[in-house]
Amino acid sequence: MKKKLAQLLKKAITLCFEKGLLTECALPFIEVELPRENAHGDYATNLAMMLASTQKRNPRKIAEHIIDALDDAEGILESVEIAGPGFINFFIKKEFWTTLLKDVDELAERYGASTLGQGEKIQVEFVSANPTGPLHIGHARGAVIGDVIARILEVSGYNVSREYYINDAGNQMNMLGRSVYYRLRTLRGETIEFPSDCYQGEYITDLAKEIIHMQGDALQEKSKDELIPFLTDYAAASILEGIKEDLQAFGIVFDCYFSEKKLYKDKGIARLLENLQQAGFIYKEGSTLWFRTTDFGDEKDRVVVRENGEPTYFAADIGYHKNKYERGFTKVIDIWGADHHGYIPRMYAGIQAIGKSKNALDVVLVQLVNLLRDGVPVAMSTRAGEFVTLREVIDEVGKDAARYNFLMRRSNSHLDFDLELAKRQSNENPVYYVQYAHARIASIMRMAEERGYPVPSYGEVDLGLLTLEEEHTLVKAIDQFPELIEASARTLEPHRIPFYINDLASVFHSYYNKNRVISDDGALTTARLFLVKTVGIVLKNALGMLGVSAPERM
RNA sequence: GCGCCCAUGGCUCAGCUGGAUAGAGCGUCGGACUACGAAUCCGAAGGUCGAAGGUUCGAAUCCUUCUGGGCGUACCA
Repeated sequence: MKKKLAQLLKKAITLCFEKGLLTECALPFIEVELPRENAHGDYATNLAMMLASTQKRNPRKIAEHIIDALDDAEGILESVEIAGPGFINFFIKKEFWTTLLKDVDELAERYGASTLGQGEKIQVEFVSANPTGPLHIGHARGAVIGDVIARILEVSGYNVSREYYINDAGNQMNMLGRSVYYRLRTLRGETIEFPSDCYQGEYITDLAKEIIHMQGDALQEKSKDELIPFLTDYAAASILEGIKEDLQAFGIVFDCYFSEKKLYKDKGIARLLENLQQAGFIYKEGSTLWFRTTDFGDEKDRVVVRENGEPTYFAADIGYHKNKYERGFTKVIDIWGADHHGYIPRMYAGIQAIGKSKNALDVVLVQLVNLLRDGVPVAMSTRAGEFVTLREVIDEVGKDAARYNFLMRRSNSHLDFDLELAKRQSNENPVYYVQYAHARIASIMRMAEERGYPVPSYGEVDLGLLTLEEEHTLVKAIDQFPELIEASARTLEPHRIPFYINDLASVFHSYYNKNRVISDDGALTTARLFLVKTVGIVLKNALGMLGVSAPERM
């Protein structure tokens, strides 16, 4: 609806230009908004005020010209008013509203989808945790946000690929192998001190036991240097397997797991650095190579090859992003923990040096999570093996509640995650509020069917019978859904969806409590059943986009 | 020191590229189940939007300074 009105306004202004009523100028972004007050109409625009400065005229006068030029061919407008300093308020004809429900019914599970992305090939990279231990709660938020951004982009017509970058080439992998090695020895009863820089977690012990069970005495014969590479690979593969399982239980499936090691094959990184050096982005200082990231606005230059001749993580990351673009992605979205924000200018420098424009990359920062249990902070440390794993959270609070909790806040703001609160199946836990609305609708449909009212379709009902104010509010809310998804896709802000669903559920619950859907009046019952059905469709689609289930009963 | 992020009722947060009287949820207080699910609904109290300046018809939103908190500032990843 907003779009329709924006179109009408655009045409009207063009007409005013042609007639010379307004001085021609660049069109501002036409913003149509929902006024807080009903008295201000169904929709409103500040267009006339936006134009006032360039036109150097009274905004109310401009508004008059615009309104005169409006060509409401479809006949959707009941009236249009000028208010306050120059707002244009639109009142939509009551009959027109309910015709909007036709789309909902016909598109059904596709309602909310769009072709905004036009099939653009786009990649969302997220989680990308080192396979040195199981995923923990700290990874969970970024995981859900990345997944939902991918889902939103998918329904918005993008060709989306979800990717997990495995940092399996750094020295923390060697640390992993050493950790298992020393654990093996302590398990054999050797009285050695377990190194404090190794991973202390119980999962290391489990891995060591597993290896002893498999290999038995064969282990004894191998030297430390032989053993560690084997242990490293074994542990990494096994941990990664566990990570995949946990993610799947959390509703997340990746299209691609990309190994950092692969980048080094065929001297890929070496050649990249050579090219960059020829292009003048790299200079030498002793035996280290520096990338001139300051040319692109970074605060200092960055090392790409260390004094010992090994490339840095940053060097590999440039190669990795180059690889992404070579695979045909025209846009890449990286979901990073907020503690990596200092890395952003460097990354942008990197992609520009390989010839990409800045808008080929979006970085979404996800703030860290404060984990609480009944209001008391829970301390975590990966190295010490003290953390709440993702698996534990899924088992304890459930996939739906966990996901919903992570999605309710702007990713850029800090989030308190209270395990006890998330677990509570009560009105303190918002996810049940919306799921309950969906279950309630399903229940109404079952009851109606029992009483001889099959689920109606658009053509079978007289929507003119829906005359209540609350019904009008419901239809309006339903109509907002596609715009909302588009906005979320444009801004990469999933949190808007939970807020929307909550509002819709609230309007529905309120309507339900005040009015009976199923009554003795057959025509009215059918009309209301239809309305409620469309609410159910939107709830289900919206929850689906969050990866949260929409239960028929609960 | 420098850089990024955050600051909105008792608590947790929205506020849609500046718009009309700042909104939810939780908590508190008071009400509603012999008809479709009370995990629901209705009502009330509660805010000088961290502070001070500035920009303009108009600021929670933009600019400057300050205060408080988080993070970063590696030849780690």
